[in-house]
Amino acid sequence: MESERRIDPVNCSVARALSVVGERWSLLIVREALDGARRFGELRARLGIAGNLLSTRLSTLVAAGVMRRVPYQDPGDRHRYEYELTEQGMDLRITLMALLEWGDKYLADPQGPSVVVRHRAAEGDATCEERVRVVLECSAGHTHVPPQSVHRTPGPGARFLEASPRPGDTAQA
Amino acid sequence: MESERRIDPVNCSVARALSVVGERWSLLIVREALDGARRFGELRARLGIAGNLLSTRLSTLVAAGVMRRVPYQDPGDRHRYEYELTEQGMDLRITLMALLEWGDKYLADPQGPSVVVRHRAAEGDATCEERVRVVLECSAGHTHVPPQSVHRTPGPGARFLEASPRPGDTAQA
DNA sequence: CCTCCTGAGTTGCGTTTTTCTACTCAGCCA
DNA sequence: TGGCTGAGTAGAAAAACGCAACTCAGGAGG
Repeated sequence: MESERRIDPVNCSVARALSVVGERWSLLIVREALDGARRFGELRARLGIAGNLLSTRLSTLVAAGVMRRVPYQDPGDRHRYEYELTEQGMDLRITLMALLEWGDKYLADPQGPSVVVRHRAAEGDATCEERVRVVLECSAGHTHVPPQSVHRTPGPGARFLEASPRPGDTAQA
Repeated sequence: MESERRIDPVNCSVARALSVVGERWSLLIVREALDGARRFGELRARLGIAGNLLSTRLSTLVAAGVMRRVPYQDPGDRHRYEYELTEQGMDLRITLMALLEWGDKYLADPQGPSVVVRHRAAEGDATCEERVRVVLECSAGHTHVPPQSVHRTPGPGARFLEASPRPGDTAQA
């Protein structure tokens, strides 16, 4: 049975990531922030989210280090706060793009995707405006690794489940 | 001048994708399914999820086309059902890997990530076992597009917000 | 035949989250 | 002084969650 060691699925970065951004609205707030929304009222208007929920979510995201609260003051107006993404928050862009691609592929509007992500890079006198996609690449340089040809291996922080639960074993702790 | 047109954030594939897999547990169920869990009891034991929730989630995922219910029968046991991912479900692998990488980067166990995803491909007599990462690539062939150098453009199914409800917007800027 | 056992759910019920609506609060402006 | 606006807070209703107990179908054992 020892050969059956399985990585503990609870001690997993996916689970931890979802505990931070897996709540309703969280990823949508990050998406709008990536698109330039910074102020409470703007986020609320764009998403149609209730004020108290937005308030709670923003606090959670700030506490988690995904966003940061920065003071600002419009001329002739009082001092207020707005919210901006941290590096950690901007790094969610790839996750959001993966979700976008998946949604485009399976759930898009009949007319096609509503958003297309494009590359913006200088190329001599023109700029590259080609479509950007999320792909898998291995560090040996293999690009376009098909998702079927990857597998999970234990990392340095792995914990294992001793008693391998036969299908049918009810959880016991 | 309509230069201020903004893509309607509600008509977005991210929002639609989250309406399918954004509920609590959904992505974790998909993750376990990708790792080989197929049976109700096994999913329940691995995740520690309550039976009624797992039941509800599986129904939702099946209805959405992410998973499929297939009959099976162990020798000397009665006929039962198990759950397997559809193509649509397996395509969530990239999303999950993006989430995993993000979690590894910012929320990992102090000892390091618990899971490392590796390439499994034949390479002459050996196999490639290098680490796999999620990267952005544009269709002009630029690989390693930094997340900062992408931008959103309207696609064929885009809808726009006419009266921009931006709180700070006065007359046309 | 009758009873026990097991995996796969379903049902009931109390707790937690989410949502909606209305209200407050701080400062600018008139 | 009182109105206006962006940024929240408060409270009640609705939905989702989680536990435990229960049902259900069939095989095994007697």
